[in-house]
Amino acid sequence: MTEKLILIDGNSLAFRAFYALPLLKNTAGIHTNAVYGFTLLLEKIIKDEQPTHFLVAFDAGKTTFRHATYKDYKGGRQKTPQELSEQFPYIRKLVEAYHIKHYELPNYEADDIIGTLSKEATANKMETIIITGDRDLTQLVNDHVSVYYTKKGVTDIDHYTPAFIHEKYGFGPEKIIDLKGLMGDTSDNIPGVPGVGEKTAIKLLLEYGTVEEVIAHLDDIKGKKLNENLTLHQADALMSKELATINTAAPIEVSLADTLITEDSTDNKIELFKSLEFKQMLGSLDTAPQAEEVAAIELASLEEINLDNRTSILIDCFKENYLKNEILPLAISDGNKTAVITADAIARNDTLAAYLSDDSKPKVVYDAKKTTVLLNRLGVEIKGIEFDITLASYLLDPSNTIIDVAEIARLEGKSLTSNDQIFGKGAKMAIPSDDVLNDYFAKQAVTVLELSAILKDKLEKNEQLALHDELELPLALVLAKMEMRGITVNKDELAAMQHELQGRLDTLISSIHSHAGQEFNINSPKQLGVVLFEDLKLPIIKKTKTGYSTAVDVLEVLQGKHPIIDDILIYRQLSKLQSTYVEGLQKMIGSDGRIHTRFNQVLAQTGRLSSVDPNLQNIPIRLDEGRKIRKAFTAAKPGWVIFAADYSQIELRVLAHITGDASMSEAFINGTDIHTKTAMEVFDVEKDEVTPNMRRQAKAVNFGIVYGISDYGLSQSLGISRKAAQKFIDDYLASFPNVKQYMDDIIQQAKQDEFVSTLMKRRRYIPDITSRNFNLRGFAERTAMNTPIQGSAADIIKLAMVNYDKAVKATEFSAELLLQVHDELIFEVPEEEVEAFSLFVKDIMEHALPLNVPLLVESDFGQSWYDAK
DNA sequence: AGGGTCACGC
DNA sequence: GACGTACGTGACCCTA
Repeated sequence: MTEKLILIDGNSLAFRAFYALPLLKNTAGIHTNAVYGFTLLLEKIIKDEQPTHFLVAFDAGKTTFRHATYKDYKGGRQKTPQELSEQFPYIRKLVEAYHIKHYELPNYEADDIIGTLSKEATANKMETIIITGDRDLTQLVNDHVSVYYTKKGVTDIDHYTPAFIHEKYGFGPEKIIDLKGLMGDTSDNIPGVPGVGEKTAIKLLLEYGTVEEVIAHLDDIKGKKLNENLTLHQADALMSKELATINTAAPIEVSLADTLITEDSTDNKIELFKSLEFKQMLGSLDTAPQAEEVAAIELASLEEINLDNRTSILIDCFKENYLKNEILPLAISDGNKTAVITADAIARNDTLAAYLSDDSKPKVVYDAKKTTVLLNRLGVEIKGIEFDITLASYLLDPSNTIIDVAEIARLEGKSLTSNDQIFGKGAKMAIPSDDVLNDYFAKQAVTVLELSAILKDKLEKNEQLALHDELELPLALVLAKMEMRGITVNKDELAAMQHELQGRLDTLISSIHSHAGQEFNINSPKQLGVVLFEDLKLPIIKKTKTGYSTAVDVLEVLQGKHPIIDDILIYRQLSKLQSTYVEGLQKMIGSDGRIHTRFNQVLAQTGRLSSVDPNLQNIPIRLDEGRKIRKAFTAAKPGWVIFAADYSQIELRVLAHITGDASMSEAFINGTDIHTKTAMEVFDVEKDEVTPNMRRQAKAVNFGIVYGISDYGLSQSLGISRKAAQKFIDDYLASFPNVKQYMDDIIQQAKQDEFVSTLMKRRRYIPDITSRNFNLRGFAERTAMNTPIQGSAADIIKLAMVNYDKAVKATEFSAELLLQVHDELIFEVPEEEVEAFSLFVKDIMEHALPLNVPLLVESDFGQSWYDAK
């Protein structure tokens, strides 16, 4: 193998990383951003360069031999901030964890260590790369040595080679010190010659070669002021050159041989990353099978499992959709022995089936909803699930992207083979041999049991155990039933719509093509852009990264300028309906005539649910054209109806509750229309003076408050300037002083805790709240303000679902809960029950979580979802 | 396969 | 001044 040496200027890169990244902090209160940036850099270098030798050099102390030459060397420098200096010990630990040598030498700078070693490497013709955020080091460049200079942050890097330097300056690396001598360096307080900057210095050096030669030719130098400055400051120039010159013969006690990388174990890294809480890094560590990977598990027989112990139950299916895909074996572990049984044999094994259905036997699982559905498909109703590590991991930090047991294991610093490693990815996915599969499932079961104890502990510390036990886990079982139940969708209805829509689309396509004078793909924004803005020469309103924007707001501006625009707008609307809903939904109707969506309970950062395969939370409603899709969603049986109950203004009611704002609360108590009330306050008018336009604007502001949009977002939705939007927000906050107070307080709290919480103690971490990047911080602040509102609303409807499920069992209602759409629940109900059921559901939803303002639930029913409006 | 763009819901 | 600005899912295009 060819040898390659990496030399890192530790101090300068620590500074770079510190100023490039937001001020991260771990729970112990130690700042970690510079360490994190340093880690990213090390990872990148090791991956990209694959060095054989490596050394990180640090500055030793305040004074160096250069101070003897010039006492003000590096004078006037700002003190290193405490937030950075406390990180240096960890950076050293980090370097050690990578088994990389680090070195510092009293009286010398990191530069000199690097210079001395690079000289030795060059003598040995060893390829060397110096990484630094300081341009001084570029003087060391030669045919064997290149310098990677971080321009910005730690990843934007210039590669200084002899050719690069020639290109940039017109001379070689050996003249960098002359350049510094003439122009000086403010950051190191090197004086140079006044009035000489980079441009002048380069010109002089190209003409005369060196500082000494410039001085020797003072008489030839034109320009009165320049000549005067050079004459007056020749000594400074010579001294500056000396200061800038790196010592390549420092008395270092390391040799090239010491920098050889000999070991590559991840143990120390795991420990350090855990303490620093670098979850991402921990995750990426274990991609390759580790030495500590447990050997194949010895499988026990089912009879050997102690069913009096708490057990972990691990069952899965091939690919994502557990509602229909092939079911794989089940593994069960009691913490001592682990057994695996095929899916077919589960229901036939009476002991196991009885155990699984026994509510008094505690079980822990990886995904309660999936587990419940899969076992249900096998004819077993599982009871007694008391802990779900997927839910736990999500509740501890909703930004955890939980894809398999291995992912949760990684987050906790444990190692396990991943699903991808066992099954493969994409088209190559396949079920492995029984041996491999059984071993993998057994290992997962063991890991689930281990993790459950750890995660439960953490939830307890966060006071989130009730959130898991009483909200999310029971909800998972409610959702499992909803998913299995599905909702009836009338295929003929959709087929009829498809036919009608296709006729209209065909007409529109011909019309658009004839307006354009050519045939093209209207669905391609790229082709459409060319037609509109090049061929038809319409004015360009907005551009995207890749070309012209053809989004709706752009097309609306162009309306009236060309008849093609109206056609395109209608085409867009109809083709969306056609492809996503009319055609898309038909494909999803099962043999039972129903669509079975899956709710993702551990994805949305705010605590909301999401819906996939298909998404039934975004069925059109705003425009009647689209709303008609809902006609296809019907009750299953004759005499049954679709019943929909939705919370009115739940987020704003939560806001009134959290802030305790009197005038807002009053509006809800008195049943005043909240948008009218907002308009009254913001525009300072009486109720009967509120115009429809004022109400519309007030509604947009309320929308903005609920969704945490920016002044920019509000300006877009109202079609006004950003300044005017900001004024609206200011007026709003002046009108509702408690809301203003809340917004200020929650940002402070987020800064202190780095997370915000909902009424049910759901958390969301907001590390960017301390970012020095204006945009990131602004975004983080809006997240901090919005999440408790939206997340508490999510808590409330989830609680209502759990309470409903519990309460309905004790009634005679045969109604079934089908869907949840954030603030709305959809049921199918026998028509004769509707009246009583409506009161029942309204009561449960309105009292799910008592607030200081009333919650209001409105409902309706009809033959289809369309009619339940 | 993965990104970008667009559009639907709350 | 900062250059991208609620959260999701999915269809389609286009490039790889």
